[in-house]
Amino acid sequence: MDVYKRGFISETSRNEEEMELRKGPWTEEEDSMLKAHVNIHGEGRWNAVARLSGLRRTGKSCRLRWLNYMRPEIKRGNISLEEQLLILELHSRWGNRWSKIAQHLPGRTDNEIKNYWRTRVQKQAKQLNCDVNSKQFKDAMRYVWIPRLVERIRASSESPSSQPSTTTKTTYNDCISNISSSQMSYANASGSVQVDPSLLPELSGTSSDSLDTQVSSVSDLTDCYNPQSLSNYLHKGLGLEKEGAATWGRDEEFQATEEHSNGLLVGGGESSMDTVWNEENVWFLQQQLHDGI
DNA sequence: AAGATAAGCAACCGCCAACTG
DNA sequence: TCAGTTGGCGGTTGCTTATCT
Repeated sequence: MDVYKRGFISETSRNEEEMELRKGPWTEEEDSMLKAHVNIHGEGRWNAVARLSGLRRTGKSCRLRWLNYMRPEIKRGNISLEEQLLILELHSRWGNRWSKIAQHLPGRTDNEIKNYWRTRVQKQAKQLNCDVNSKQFKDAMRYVWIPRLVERIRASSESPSSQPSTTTKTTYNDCISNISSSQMSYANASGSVQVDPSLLPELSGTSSDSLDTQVSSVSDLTDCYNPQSLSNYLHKGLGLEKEGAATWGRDEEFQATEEHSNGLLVGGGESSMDTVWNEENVWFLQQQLHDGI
């Protein structure tokens, strides 16, 4: 087996363990053994953990199981609106740097974020018939989905009954403090779109790690969004020609054909998982991408 | 009700850089 | 200096569950 070639198991114990090395899903018993060992000896030295704990697993497997599943601080369940926003925002800046993104979402693992991206976001890119790394899709995220998500978060905060949870909000407040207000501004009060060029990977000239030191508040993010500016941007900034093809407003639903007019910006009932990536957004973006971008 | 398909996610793989003796 | 070891990362696979026909 390949793990032996790569040195995960010592030469001397190779033969005796070769037949017993376990793979696949972890059992409750294995979880207990791993937890007990880590509680006593702490994290790290995973090959030693694998040997000394009695687990017939590679050190890598032990490490992965602990980091992605068994750590006490692991948060399980749906990814909140705030977390979705943060993922989209940070991915636009850092790309597939999952572990780096995960550092800003306490309790979430890089694996979980990666899975979220691949199952939700990339699926939408596919439906839009554009590459997830294409400028079109990045623009769609940056100027359509992210502002919309911001709006939903604000709507949630204004109606306590539909607020996701205090824990997720705290998480977001904590995490967002590393993001500058200018970077998180998509439109100002006058309606013009503000986008920090450093947010655009294709325009970024230097490493963005230095941005970590910048600070902002959530209010900067939530107070500045003007839905009409998004429409303006889609028509002007992204080069969409057809005025009236679709409009958004704070108090109005997305106006399109009747059979496609349900489900946008309707607060409350739906789960956080299907808020950003609903069919209406996809349909609308397909039209815009097809028409003019 | 049953089979097919899609979605979600845990776990593994391969590569690489840092560490160590 | 160098080879072996370890841990971390991103990509991928495959199993389970949900949804559709």
